[in-house]
Amino acid sequence: MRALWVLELRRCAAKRCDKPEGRPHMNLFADIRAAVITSLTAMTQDGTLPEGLDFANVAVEPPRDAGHGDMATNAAMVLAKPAKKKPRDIAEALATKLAQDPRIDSAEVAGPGFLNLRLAPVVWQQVVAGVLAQGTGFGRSDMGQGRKVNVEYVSANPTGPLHVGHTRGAVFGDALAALLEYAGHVVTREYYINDGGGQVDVLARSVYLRYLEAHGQEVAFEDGTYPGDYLIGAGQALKDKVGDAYVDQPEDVWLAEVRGFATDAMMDMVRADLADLGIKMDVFFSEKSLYGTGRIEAAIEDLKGKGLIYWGTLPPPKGKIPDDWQAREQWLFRSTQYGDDEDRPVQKSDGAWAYFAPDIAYHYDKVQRGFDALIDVFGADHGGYVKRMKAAVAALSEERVPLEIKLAQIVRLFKDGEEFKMSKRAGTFITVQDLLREVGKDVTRFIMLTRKNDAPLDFDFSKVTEQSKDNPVFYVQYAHARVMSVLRKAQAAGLPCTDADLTTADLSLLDHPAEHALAAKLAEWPRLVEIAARTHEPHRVAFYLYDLASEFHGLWNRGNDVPTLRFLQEDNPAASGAKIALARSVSVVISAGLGILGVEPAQEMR
RNA sequence: GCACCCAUAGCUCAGCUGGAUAGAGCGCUGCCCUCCGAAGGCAGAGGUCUCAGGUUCGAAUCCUGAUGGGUGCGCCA
Repeated sequence: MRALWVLELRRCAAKRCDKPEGRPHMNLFADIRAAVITSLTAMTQDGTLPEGLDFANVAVEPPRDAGHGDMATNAAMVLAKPAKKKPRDIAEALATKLAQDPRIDSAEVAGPGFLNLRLAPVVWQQVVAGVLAQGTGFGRSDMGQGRKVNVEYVSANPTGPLHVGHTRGAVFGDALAALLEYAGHVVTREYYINDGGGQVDVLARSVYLRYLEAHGQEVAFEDGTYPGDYLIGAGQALKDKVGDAYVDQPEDVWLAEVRGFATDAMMDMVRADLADLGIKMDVFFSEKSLYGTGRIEAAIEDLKGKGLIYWGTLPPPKGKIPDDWQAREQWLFRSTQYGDDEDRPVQKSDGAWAYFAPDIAYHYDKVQRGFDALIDVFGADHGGYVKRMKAAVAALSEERVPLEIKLAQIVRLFKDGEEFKMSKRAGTFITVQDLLREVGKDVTRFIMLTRKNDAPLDFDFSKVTEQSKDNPVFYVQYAHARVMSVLRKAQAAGLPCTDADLTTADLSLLDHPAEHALAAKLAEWPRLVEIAARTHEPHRVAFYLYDLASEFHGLWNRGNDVPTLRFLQEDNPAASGAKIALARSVSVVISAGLGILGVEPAQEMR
């Protein structure tokens, strides 16, 4: 198992080398902010502002109200106090300086000291040109500086197929990984296989029962075994492999063997489920590989060496005390030293490691592999585990490697507005395969990403497949499909349609404010990527795509009333070229965004 | 009892490092379209950002407390 993941790691390192380095990127907001800073520096030099001001809080943002212009800066308000000047005085001086920039048409002081900027049309033309030149690399950022980040997600127990409960964390983690990669990090996608604990024995016994069943025996699934149908295949496969060798044999004959056989079979299912969800892990890390190899002991030793492991007694739990609770001396990790509420046991009373111990060793391994940052995606029911895990990583890495734990909240399933309760016992749990069969990969992924990870999500089977504006997946896909349709029609009409044609289009013909507004939305993309990556919130990408699609559909609809706003002008190839270039840019950015979410852009709607 | 997460329009939710008159979709009201640039369009009404303090030029956003909801709380993983 260990050999396997070392191999996977190498492949991942090789992949890294193929990555294009130093891709061009463009962030209009960063460019204009740089112009603002340059002007402020000039003002320092000519005495308008005092020396030594900190410009870190100076921001250039899209204004909330489009009527305020294209961009706004808070520079005057932020600097007023340290500069001991009135905000409006600073703003006016800054406006004079900025007005000299050819990209800036006007700079107006407004409100308490905002400076509203209107940009020259040429700027929007450059945005479109930039998208066409860079393709889906437009928006790629180098903010990650090549830092190595490990994202661990899914990590479902290998006791059955993935179900909807796992899906959200899976999709979230995968999108976060892609987002960080797009923002200049080197990302390792990783899955921790919990194949070391007692539940693997339960799995093995359950498969054994199915094995006996395959041999024609009547079996009963008692408490402590998994009755699910999904093990029938594994039982049959075991029969095919070993024949009747284990029939009516005591556990010590077959348990170890069946354990390995069963987890392998389950992981095959899990891998297939992941593949169908569009998820490709770089590393599968086996918990079992930590046992009997001294690796858990090494991690615990490391903590012991730091004085963080001690033999002691935990105070009784607050609130209701379990009936069988009694004070017990045991090995404890001093997690309180790193912000946990109480110290945590690393060993069970029977002397075996508690679940926490191999997990410490696992994270120790991650730290030693040299990651600059770790991210774990857990289900919300693991919230109580967060502090101790963070404490462990802080201790093991001497606070060099930050661990962030993202909790994926629950998904509530609905059908026609009625909640569908899942129950393992009643056999009514929805697997990933059910979900994919019903609504498909793209819808599943997109909808799962239309909420913040820490907010519960309602998933209505009937609504998410609806082809209407109410359905955000459809709405975004439709925008992309419309562009594709424009390109097909352009080709048929002999108008510019290839990216090569469009690069040479005269973009100065994009002179309508509605077209500028759409280009302005495109210009927000690189900025949004950085915000989403910094906050680790891929849902922002989904919302941005919805906004962009909305802006695009709006322009499309205006073409109904204003024929000169239509993308295809049959009698005017030059204007068509410019407009098609704009449309094409929209599809490129949608494509890039959907790529991060792991959703295929639609070529046409049917 | 303690910890973590959440609370924004009738409903479901966005809201960037604290920034201007708090946004979107649904629903509601009115108008338009009957169109293959199909799978609607435009406009309008609708808010004590749960409550109370605090920080400051400025708070939905940060801090403290309260209320309401979710999750978890040695020997499950």
